[in-house]
Amino acid sequence: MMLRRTRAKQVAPVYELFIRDYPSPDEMYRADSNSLRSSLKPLGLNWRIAQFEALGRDLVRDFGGHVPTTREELVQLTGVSDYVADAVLVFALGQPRAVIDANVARVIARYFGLREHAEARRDGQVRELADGLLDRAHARDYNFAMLDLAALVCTARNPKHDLCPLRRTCAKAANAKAVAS
DNA sequence: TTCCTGATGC
DNA sequence: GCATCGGGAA
Repeated sequence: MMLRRTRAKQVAPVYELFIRDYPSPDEMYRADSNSLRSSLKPLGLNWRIAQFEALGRDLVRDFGGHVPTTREELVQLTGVSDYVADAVLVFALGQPRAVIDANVARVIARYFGLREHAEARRDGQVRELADGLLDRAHARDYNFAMLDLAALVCTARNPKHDLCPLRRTCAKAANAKAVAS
């Protein structure tokens, strides 16, 4: 939830302190409101603070203080939708699903020569292609690899085509090369 | 300026 | 379908 529209580098230190200060949903729920606020303030998007409080309430009231393990239950939680639910299923539970954030959607759109647009995440064609790419036996590594590729190489601005491991079969790289020559 | 491992309300 | 939220880095 901290990673929504927020860089991993910015989240990392906040996350470490947060997990230390509130080691369980119950302790987050019982935490002082000002304490929670100051913990999350460095991330911006301050309406998320109220969401964390509501999430703690949801977890304690509806799930006995435990994070649920099915997609249907996860998306019932305040602040949890497709992305967060899939991320929990993959990174916490190791289930074979494709995590699709704005960046992964961009990578897929570029690679297959589709039009890049703001709502590519919800594009049925993009989601279908993502499911096809998924290495089901190594879902965690696959998804980390996609996120890292998107963040480090296939960036929104100035993508590093010459460093990209997919450059030989990528529609966008072929296009960029044609334009350059 | 733009963008970052989006979800929500309208 | 679309604006909105936000600090931080490039």
